[in-house]
Amino acid sequence: MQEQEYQIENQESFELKHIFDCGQCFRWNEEDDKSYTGVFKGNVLNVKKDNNTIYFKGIVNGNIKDIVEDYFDLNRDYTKIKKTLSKVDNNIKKGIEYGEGIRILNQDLVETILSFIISANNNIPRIKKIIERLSESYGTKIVWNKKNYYAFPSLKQLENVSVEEYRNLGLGFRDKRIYDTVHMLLNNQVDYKKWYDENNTLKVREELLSLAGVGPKVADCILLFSDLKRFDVFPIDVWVRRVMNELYIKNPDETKVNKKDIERIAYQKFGNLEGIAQQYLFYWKREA
DNA sequence: CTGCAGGGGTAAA
DNA sequence: TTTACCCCTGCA
Repeated sequence: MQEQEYQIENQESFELKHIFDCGQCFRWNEEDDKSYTGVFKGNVLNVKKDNNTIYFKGIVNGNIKDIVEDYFDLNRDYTKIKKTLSKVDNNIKKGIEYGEGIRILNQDLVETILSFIISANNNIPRIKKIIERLSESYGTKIVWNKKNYYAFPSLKQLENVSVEEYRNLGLGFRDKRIYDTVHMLLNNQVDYKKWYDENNTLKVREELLSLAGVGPKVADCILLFSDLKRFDVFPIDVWVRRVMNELYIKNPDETKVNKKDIERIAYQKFGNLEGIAQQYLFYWKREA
C-alpha cells in the first residue's frame, strides 16, 4: 500500500462538517487545517475542501477513486433527493437548507453493527473513545505520515477476545452484547452476506433484531448508515422524537409521544426517503 | 470536593 | 410499560 491522491471539482452536496457531524460515523476527526482524517475499510484517508475542490489523500487498499466514489456515495443524485423532499413541507425544506452537504456514507456492515451496539445509552465522545481503543487493541495497524492508525478489527481478530477484555476497554454493560454478537456473526447465526440481495428491508431488520444489543433504533441506524444503504427506515432516538414532536405532533409531554405515530407520520410525509429526511431534521435541530 | 442526573437504547421483569 | 445498566461528563 502506498499513498494515493484524488480530487474532484464542483461536487454537489458535499460538506465535510455536515457529513462527519451528522451522527452517522465515529472515526473521523477534524485536523487543525479544517480537513478531516478517518479510518474505514482498512484505509486511512484525509479529506480537505477548498472552494469547490475536494482533495483526498491517504493510504488505501485499491484504487482511491473507486474507494472514494463508493464510500462517499458519489453516484447518488442528492440534488434530486433534496428537490423531492423540499416539496413535502417547509420544515424539511429548512432542514435541507441547513444540512445541504450531507451524504450518507457506505460504511462497513460489521463495523456499523458493532459501533451502534456500543452507541446505546451512550454519548458521542465516549463512543468514539471506546471504538478507538477497540481498534488500537485488536485492529490492524496502518502507518501514515509517521502516525499510527488502526483499522476497525475484523470478526476474526475479535474471535478470542473475552467479555472481561471488552469490559476493560470501558464498554460497560455492552461488553456481553458485543461478545455475543461477534460470535453470532462468526457462527453464521445470521447470514448477513445475503442481506445485500434482500429487497425487503423489514426482513433484514427482523434478522438484525436477533443480534444481542440490537433493538429497533440500532437496527435502523445499521440499515441506514452501513453499505446496506436502506433509506426506508427512520431511526428514532431522543432527538428525533423531540424534532418530530415539535414539528408535527405537538404533544406538551414529549415523553408521551408514541413511536408508532412518529413512524406513521415519517412514512406518510417522506415515503421511501424517510431515512435521509431523518438525517436533515436530526442534524438541523441538534446543531441549532 | 462530593453527589447526582443524564446521555443519540436494550433487555428483562 | 417500567427499570436497571457501566461509565463519563457537567453542574449544583
